[in-house]
Amino acid sequence: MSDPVILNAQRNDPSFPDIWEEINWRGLVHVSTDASELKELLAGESITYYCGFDPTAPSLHLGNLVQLLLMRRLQLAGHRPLGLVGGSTGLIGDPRPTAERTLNTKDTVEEWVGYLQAQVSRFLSREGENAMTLVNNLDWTAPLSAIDFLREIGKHYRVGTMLKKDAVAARLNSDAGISYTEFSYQILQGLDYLELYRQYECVLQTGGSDQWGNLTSGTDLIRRTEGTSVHAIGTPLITNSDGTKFGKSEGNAVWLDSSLTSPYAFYQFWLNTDDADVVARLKIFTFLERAEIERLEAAVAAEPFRREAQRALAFEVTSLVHGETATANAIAATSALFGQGDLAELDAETLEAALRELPNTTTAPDAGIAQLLCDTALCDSLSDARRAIKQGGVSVNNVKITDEAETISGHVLASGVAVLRRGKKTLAGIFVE
RNA sequence: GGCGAGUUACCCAAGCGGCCAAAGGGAUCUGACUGUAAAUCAGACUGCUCAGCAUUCGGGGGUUCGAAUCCCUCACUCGCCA
Repeated sequence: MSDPVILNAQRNDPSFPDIWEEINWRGLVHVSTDASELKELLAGESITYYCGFDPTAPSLHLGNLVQLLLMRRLQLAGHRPLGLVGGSTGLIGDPRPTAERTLNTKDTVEEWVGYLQAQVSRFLSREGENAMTLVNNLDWTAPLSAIDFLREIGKHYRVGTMLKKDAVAARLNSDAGISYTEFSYQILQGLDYLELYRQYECVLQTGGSDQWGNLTSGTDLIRRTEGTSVHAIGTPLITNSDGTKFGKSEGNAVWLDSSLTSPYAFYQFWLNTDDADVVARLKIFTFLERAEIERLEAAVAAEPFRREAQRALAFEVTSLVHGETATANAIAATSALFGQGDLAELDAETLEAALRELPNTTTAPDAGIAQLLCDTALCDSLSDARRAIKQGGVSVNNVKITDEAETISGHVLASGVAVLRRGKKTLAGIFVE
């Protein structure tokens, strides 16, 4: 699945004196261990670093992409990544601030581990001197007995320190409380870092700043057991300037897996980035260089309506995640569906491909439009569909529908398809047989 | 353990026997404007075989021609006193 063309085209911006400067400029460092030491370490000989991904879902999402890109930038700077997929930590679950997680079955977690490993592999090069190595913490935790775990690892942890970690403290203060299982999570993550230090001389761990307590769990453990100082970098929590949560589209997570979030939806997500956020996103999510990002920043300021920066962002990130072909299709779909042109004049193949990207349904030629709105999930119920039509919010092939009892029959294009639209940007494909 | 207050649609919140499918605000959706934006204005926001009908106001039961509104009971939440 990895796309060597895309990976080979990536490089860090040579206008920065070193990688530490660049990742700081890109806003990827929120907290870290000693900054001057890190700067020196990253500018020197190749080091080994790691970042972990827990299989809590069948796919990674945009939050994970931030980590993957930071890893890739460090790899491009000559360092050696370890991609850890948490076969064991995924069985435990890190404490979320609000509530206890529901445990997934071992079979499910194992299946998800496979999916995540494949995804991680696509973003990091597996060629050359500093090729990425996949590791799974189940390999070293599964053989460990509870007694050995408590004697060799547990002895280095003070409960007082563990209780003070934000993730734990938040839960202790909430009605949900916290199970011993989740309370133990930080020890497992610390153990991972120690193990990777011993096996691979891994001296840097990256992760989200919300994981900071888990990152320092490892650096502390290594200091105690090995007497060495190792490093950690916490990336900032990405927020939208309007206060909404980043990485959600219509309330759903934006996934990297194309079967969970279609390339078209993915492209649309980025294209709809707010002006106020687009520059920060370009820095974090693309390999565009500083000069180009500054040019785009000026473009947003001067001609916001052209949305050049959003287009660049959507193109870059979609290419990165879904490849050139899927991106070209998403762009073609976008211009076909949002363009001013007559849909009937579009070539059938482009249009059909575009409709396949959308929620779509196959139907008989006399199906009611209101029913089709429900079938494609554009509306919640027939009443909702009728209401939408009454309000003038529904069109087929860009022709407004006014009669709520109208059928699709008069609207089918020569190629046997129709474009159903609710509002401005909620679309669905209709295939008539 | 004792006393008191509460549980209304996605969220907050009015209603206290018929005029209640249920005020108001937020969220959301649609229209106008626009850049597939923000802000603003307007409309919608239980379902259906839709000028009508069905189901809804914590659960169950009852009173009444008629209940979100009154009574009984169960569950949960929150105050005050032990």
